[in-house]
Amino acid sequence: MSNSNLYKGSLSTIILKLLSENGRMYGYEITQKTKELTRGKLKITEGALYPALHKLEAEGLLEAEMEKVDNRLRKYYKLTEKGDKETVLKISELENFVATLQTIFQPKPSFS
Amino acid sequence: MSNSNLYKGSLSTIILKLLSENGRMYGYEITQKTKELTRGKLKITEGALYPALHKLEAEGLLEAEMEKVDNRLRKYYKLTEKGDKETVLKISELENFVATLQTIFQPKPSFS
DNA sequence: AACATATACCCAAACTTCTTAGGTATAAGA
DNA sequence: TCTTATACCTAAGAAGTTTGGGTATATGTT
Repeated sequence: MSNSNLYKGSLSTIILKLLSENGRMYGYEITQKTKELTRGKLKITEGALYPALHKLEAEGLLEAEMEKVDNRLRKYYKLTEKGDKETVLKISELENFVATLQTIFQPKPSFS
Repeated sequence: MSNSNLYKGSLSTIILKLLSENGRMYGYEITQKTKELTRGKLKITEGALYPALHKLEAEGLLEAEMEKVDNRLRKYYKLTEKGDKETVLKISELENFVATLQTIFQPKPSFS
């Protein structure tokens, strides 16, 4: 996704989150939805997205289904039960991580 | 740093931030300070820290100075002028990234 | 008709950043 | 004597990207 090498490791969590909200999405749709939500700030590259989707599928967190729409093939993904549980975990890990970063970058006043 | 592969890419920004606040630190001190600030949640491994410090020094963002304290050698680092400027940039990139993540994980109510 | 752009999937080489697992050495405490 | 803390370091491998390709259909533009 565009510059910023900061998001490393957060891609799979983003994918899981989007699928948990939208139920069923295909790859290209995920890139567009992310661009839309972040107002263009996060652009998922296809070179990162597809391997990530395949890995999540291999881990049993996603299941895929091909569908032809307007004579073009789409591969729809949805969360498995295992994926549902993992999504909860990963989102909470990401939120914890952000909270931890705050302790370094926005330390609370110490009233000293 | 302990589990969580989320922080990938944020290590150098953490180092720069700590140096900008403390003026002068040595490697081991950075690991301890980080552990303290994050209450043990982020543990910088030495295998990640030292190469990162060397890279920042090679890029001209840090300068180092050896000092013997209690018969043990410490390598103190501080920001160069270039490092000062880069720190401002990197911190703002990290804050922007976190804000962008919020648009995905904590979307604002749409009043629809 | 030709061309560019959007949609839609994919792969592989190279790169960055980290983990893991070592190594050396001094000081202090059990 | 042994472990833990302090203090530096390196190298192989893993993981997750970027970059730069490839294929194909549909649509809008010149």
